[in-house]
Amino acid sequence: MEYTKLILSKMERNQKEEVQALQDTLHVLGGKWRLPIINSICNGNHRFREIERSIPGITTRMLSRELKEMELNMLIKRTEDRDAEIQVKYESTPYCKSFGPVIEEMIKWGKSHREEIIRNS
Amino acid sequence: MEYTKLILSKMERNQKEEVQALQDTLHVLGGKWRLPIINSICNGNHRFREIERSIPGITTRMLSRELKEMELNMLIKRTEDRDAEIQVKYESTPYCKSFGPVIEEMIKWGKSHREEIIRNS
DNA sequence: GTAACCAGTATAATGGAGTATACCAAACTA
DNA sequence: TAGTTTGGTATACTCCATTATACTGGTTAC
Repeated sequence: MEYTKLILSKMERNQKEEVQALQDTLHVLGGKWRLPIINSICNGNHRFREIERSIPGITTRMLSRELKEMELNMLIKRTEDRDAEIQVKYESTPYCKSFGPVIEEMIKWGKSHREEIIRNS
Repeated sequence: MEYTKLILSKMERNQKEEVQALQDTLHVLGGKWRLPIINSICNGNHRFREIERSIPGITTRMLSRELKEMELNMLIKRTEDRDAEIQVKYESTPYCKSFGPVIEEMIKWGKSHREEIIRNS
C-alpha cells in the first residue's frame, strides 16, 4: 500500500516534470516570430536590419524584443565591435543547434499532420 | 545563373514550408492547456469532470473549447453512449500517439535547457 | 423530493502578445 | 552637408487567449 503510493507519487512527479519540460520548450520556440528569426539567422542574415528585412511583417520592436529574449536563452549571441566591418552582429550559438532533433521531429509531424487533415476533409 | 536562381528559390520554398510545418505543430501543441489535457487523458481520465478535476486551475469553458479543437485535430475521440456506464467518454486516438517522438524530443530538450540555464546563472 | 453530480453553455472582464507609428543618435555616403 | 542606413527605444493601441462567474437541463444517490 505504502509502496504503491510511493510509485504513484513518483509517477506523478515525473509527469509534472515532463509537462513542465515540454512547456519550457514550447515557450522557447513559441510565439509568432521565434522560428522565422532562427531561420533567418541560420541562413546568413546577421545584422539587425538584414534580419528585419528578411522577415516580412515583423516590426523593429518585436525583432528587438525577441532577439533580447533569445540571447537570454542563449540561442543567439550578440556581438558589438566598433572596429569590425559589421558593428553589431547576431549569430546562432552551438547551443541553438541542439534544437536540431526537436525541430526535425516537429517538421516531420507538421507535414504529415497537414496531409492527414487534407486527406480527411 | 538561371540554375542558381532555381536552386535558391527551391531552397526558399522548402524553408517556408518547413517553418510552416513547425508552426502547425506548435499550433496543435501550443496554448496553456493542450499538453496537460493530453497528459490527463493518456493517464486514464476519460470523463469531462474527471479530466477537469485532474488539471488544477482549468475552467470548464477552456476544457470544453480545447477538447473540441483537439477532436477537430483528431487527437482525441469523443463518444456518447446513453447505455454505457460512462455516457460521454474522451479517449486519445492512435494518431495522438504519433506525437510520441516529437514529445520525447521536446521533453529531452526542455530538461537539458533547464539544467543549462541553471548552470549558467 | 431534494441534494449532489454530470456535461457542458453564456456573458462579461482581464492581460499580454503583437501592431502601428513616431522618433533617436551615430555612422556612412554622395 | 544633406540624405540615407544602422541599431535600436518610446508610446499608444488592438485583439485574442484566458479567466471569472453564473446558469442549465438531465441523471443518480439518499
